[in-house]
Amino acid sequence: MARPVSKKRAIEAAAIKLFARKGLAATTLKDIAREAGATEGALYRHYQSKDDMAWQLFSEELKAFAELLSPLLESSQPFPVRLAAAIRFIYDYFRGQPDVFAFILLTQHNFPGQKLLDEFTNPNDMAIRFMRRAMEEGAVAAGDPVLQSALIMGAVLQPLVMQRYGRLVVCETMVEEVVTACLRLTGAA
Amino acid sequence: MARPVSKKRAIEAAAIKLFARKGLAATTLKDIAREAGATEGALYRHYQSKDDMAWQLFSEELKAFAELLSPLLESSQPFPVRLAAAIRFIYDYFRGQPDVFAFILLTQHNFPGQKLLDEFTNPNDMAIRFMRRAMEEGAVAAGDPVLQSALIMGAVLQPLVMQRYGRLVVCETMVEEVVTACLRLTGAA
DNA sequence: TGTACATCAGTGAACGCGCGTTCACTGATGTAC
DNA sequence: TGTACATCAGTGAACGCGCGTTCACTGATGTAC
Repeated sequence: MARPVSKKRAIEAAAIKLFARKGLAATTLKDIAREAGATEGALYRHYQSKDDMAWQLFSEELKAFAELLSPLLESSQPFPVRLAAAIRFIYDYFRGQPDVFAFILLTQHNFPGQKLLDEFTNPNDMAIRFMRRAMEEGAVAAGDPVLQSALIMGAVLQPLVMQRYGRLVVCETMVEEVVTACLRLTGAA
Repeated sequence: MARPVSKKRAIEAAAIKLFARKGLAATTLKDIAREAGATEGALYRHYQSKDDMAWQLFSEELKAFAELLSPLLESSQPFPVRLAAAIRFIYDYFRGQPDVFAFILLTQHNFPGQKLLDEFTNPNDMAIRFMRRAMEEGAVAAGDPVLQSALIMGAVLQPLVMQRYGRLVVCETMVEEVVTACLRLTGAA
């Protein structure tokens, strides 16, 4: 009964959806198999273990996201334009693929320290480089780029967390509110 | 071999520490018992189940925190003073009891929706009321208080998350940087 | 073209381990008289 | 004061369930000749 389309895709989509909604630990292989219309054994044709699958999906999805975001952060536009473009992109990404984004956002700290992302995929590193350059260019006041990037990341991501938990619905005008608030936060507005 | 001090305290301290560092699901009763110098059965003299214990500890700790924070948010001082006092208090609390704070911060979304906090303990509700009042007083520009509170909470808490994961060390001058950044963010500075 | 074989995604039953939980028992402390 | 009893935190061995994982098997597809 081999399907025309591989079940690998179905398993991956099911895993991301369930990981995003229930968390890694609370999602069982039985859940994933049922959601994907496959059996638990099928998973082991493609991954070595549940943890291996989770980590591979996480790093692939994060890499895909980072590769789209980083040109915006590193463009030759002025800092406020870069920041606004990045925020709008992040919010679009979230709205287009809410489960993928929530999976990345909510499971980022559930992997052991051993598993490491390189500095071009790790969102923290990207944000730190972004703020460091802004300081070098004089676009924002000199300070600790690590702290500044944390402040910005927190402000940008928290509304998405709130939306995920049903306390907020982010619309277009809200995205612009976030942009102006973040510009004010950096002192660049 | 009954100890002079009850093992309940030891179990609670061990549970909070391990929940904060490894997460709820990854912490086993065996871990907690070993850390507390007790047996797994002892836990059931005080709590109905592991989940019951986790929820009770969470709501107690959060309530204790909220009862100290809310007078600062609701004081009669001007908005910038209230905000600064609240941020300084939060950072002091974090530095004084890092495990307790991390436990609250990191496990807040790991409980099923059934378990609900009242609006005076839930940090989101507290922040929303705080921003709504600031708008009513004209201290910050009118807008969506839910979005504004999310922006502030994200900016305030993200540096603590970063510190928790070893990417940042928050010192006194940094706290003041956070205060000024948050004041700028709201447009009140 | 047909035949023989290799490959591999997928099945489904079975397995064993680790987990949360239970329970009969212990021993210290408090209380009534 | 001492004695008998109730209470209860804590013990530690045992239990059963659910989980991740394994494995012999199936059947479809591709390939060599």
